[in-house]
Amino acid sequence: MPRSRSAPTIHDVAAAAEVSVSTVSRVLNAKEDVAAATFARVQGVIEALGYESSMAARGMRSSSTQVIGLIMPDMDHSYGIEVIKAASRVITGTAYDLVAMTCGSKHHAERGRWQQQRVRRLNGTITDGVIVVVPDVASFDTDYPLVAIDRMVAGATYASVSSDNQGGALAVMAYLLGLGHTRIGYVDGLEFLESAAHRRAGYLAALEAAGLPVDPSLIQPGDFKRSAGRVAMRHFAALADPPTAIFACNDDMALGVMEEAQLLGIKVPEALSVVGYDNVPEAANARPALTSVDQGIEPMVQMAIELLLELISGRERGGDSARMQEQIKMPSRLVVRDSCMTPAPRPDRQMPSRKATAKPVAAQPATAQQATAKSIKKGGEAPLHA
Amino acid sequence: MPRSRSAPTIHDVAAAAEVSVSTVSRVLNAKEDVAAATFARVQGVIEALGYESSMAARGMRSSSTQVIGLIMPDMDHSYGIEVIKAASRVITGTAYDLVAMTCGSKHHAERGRWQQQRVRRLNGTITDGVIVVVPDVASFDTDYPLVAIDRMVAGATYASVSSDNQGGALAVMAYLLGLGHTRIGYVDGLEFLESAAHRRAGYLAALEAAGLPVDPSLIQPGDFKRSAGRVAMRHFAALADPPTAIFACNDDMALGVMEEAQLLGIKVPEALSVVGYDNVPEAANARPALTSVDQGIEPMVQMAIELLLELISGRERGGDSARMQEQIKMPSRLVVRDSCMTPAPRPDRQMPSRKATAKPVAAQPATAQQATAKSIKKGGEAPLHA
DNA sequence: TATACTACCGGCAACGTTACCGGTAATGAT
DNA sequence: ATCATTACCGGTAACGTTGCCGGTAGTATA
Repeated sequence: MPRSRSAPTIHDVAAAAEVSVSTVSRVLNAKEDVAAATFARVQGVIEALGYESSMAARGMRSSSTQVIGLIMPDMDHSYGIEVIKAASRVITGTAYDLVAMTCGSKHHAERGRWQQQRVRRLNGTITDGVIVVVPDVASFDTDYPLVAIDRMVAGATYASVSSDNQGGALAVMAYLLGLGHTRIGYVDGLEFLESAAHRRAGYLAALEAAGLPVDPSLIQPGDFKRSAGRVAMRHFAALADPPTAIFACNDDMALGVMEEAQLLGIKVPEALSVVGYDNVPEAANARPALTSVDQGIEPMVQMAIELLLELISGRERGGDSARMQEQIKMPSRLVVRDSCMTPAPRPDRQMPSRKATAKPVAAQPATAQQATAKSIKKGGEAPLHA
Repeated sequence: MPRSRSAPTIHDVAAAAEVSVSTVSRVLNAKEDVAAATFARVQGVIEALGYESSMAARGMRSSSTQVIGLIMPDMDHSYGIEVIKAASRVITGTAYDLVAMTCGSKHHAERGRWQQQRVRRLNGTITDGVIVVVPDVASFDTDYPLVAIDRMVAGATYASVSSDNQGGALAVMAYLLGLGHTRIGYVDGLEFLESAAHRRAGYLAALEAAGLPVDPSLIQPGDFKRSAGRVAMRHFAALADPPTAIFACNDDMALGVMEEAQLLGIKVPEALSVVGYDNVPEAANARPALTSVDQGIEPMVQMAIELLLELISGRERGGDSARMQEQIKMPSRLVVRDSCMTPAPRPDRQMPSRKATAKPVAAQPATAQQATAKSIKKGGEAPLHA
């Protein structure tokens, strides 16, 4: 056997099996019209040679590669990693393979260009469709199967699935209000991200629904970093009428809030309740364990992949799928841990309509209802979109 | 403009720019022999159309894709994730792109086949070379650029870079012996993995070099899981002459040892010193903070990528690179934290040659020499290879 | 003015694969 | 015995790209 050091091609297989390349191709693709004996012989040669068809050539000719791409800004952030892990798990159950690619976490401004470039690069050549994580652009100029995960910008022309940020925020607020808090501070996120905007909208909507006033001094800006939580905490502590609970737009900031509170001698949860968002692993390890909102990355990714596969098969069947621009919202889940409790009664301030519910005995962390409060607010998505 | 919904090809660009496809190709590849005016015009059309060359077609024709692949068993394990992150960072500085692929964390037995399959699939089609993480097979039947990371099986025929496990173990032992420990327990790893074998070899070599006997009861089996550390600890505690220090083959098991020691009322580090391996994030967060060995994944990955790029360019320049089978060992670094100290003097046992060095005053954690003990044992790699 | 050189560009073939069409042999029907 | 049908298989043309060769025009040299 002429041991060619470079990978064998379909021609090598054909020659060794003494058939034409067409027949080998038919065997590879499990087509009809090939005799059982021939089929077995060719398959044997394939095994023997360790032949594997070139996905580049195959993809070029048949525009079906059985590979889906995952494009993300970077792989340093834990969120992206979670997505990869979930996608890796989900894809195992399908006939597809997964390739992950970063699009260089360049400056925010030019990231859109990079995403476009990556999408185009994969498009129609080595993948049958792509999932883009946290896209920065409103539209990709292609009709090839694509679904975005999280943080669609308003008016996106592509399919996307993201978590119900507003619903999650509403769940947090319902929980906090239910505990008896009426002064709830909010640490905001970067305003140009839809996720942050929706969470904030949930915070405001919940206040309004509860008939509580919106106090601007209770809303502090943030950038998702831990340090922002710390400065926000310092600000809140300096207030004449400080909040009894703080809802931070993400866990990192909530952790920052807790750190700074400890430094200031404010005990969590006794003197201050804190809630985060994202349910990162550190949330469970914090002291006290941080109550947070779990976005359920895995079901989100699963949904995205299912939708993508449907788009792909729909495209193969001809006409454009009706779901090409579908925007799916996944429910979030409030994970109650130890960082919240009923607010301590404040002697200097009279509670108009409440009786003395806050007996000292009630002063224990509210860990009873473990991770139950589902926040499936079905119709709660309109207010933000104009 | 005929707004073709599918991605534009080089022919579309050529037609729009009124040149031949050859000229467009020359522009794309920044070749000479094209007039400045033409160059600019073509480039303008490329921009306008948003054209991106198909990496499948390009790769097929020119066998240079500017992409390197990363093949790993799964993306669920933190080790793999660290490798991805590091690779993502390192690749940013080069002209290459990175695609990551899992090879399905199937059963160990058939994983080798999967790795082979993935390598062949990528080979020569969409990547210029691949990095395989933790390969299970001794050789890949190809000569295309490939470097393995970590845990080469003995007699590998491909290039690989892994951490100096034996050196790391020697550093641990030097540290422990230096503190005055003479009875040092060892919790082993899965024996079929080279990493575990080398660490064990380091343990044994250090004992021999120090003139200490090898006590089989001080060597307990393990499987890298936390539970294994716990049962090992129980075993050690039941010994008539228990060890004063325990070196576990990885951090998870060391953490298990510490947990169980606490349950047994054995204080760490006062009554028992513990050292782990891998320096996982939890090691720093443990109480007491766990002394461990940092494998330095990032420099390892960096080295792997550098080597791979050299193999690629060497291949392009013709002859096979001399480094095609290079086996690189990266130095490990002992990270000293709070889990070790000088052994307490034992009244019932006389120390033959030592004077009373263990004054009560010396009973404080040895945190002074922070992360310095480099374990660059240059010549210490032969003993394991036959 | 004739020749040689250079700058620039187009045509052709090939990479490895699959879709499509057509051809041969064997089988069944008349 | 002739014809139609079927089962099987081979040849050819693409897919989008780049490498190579050759060709034309313009400029410098004799």
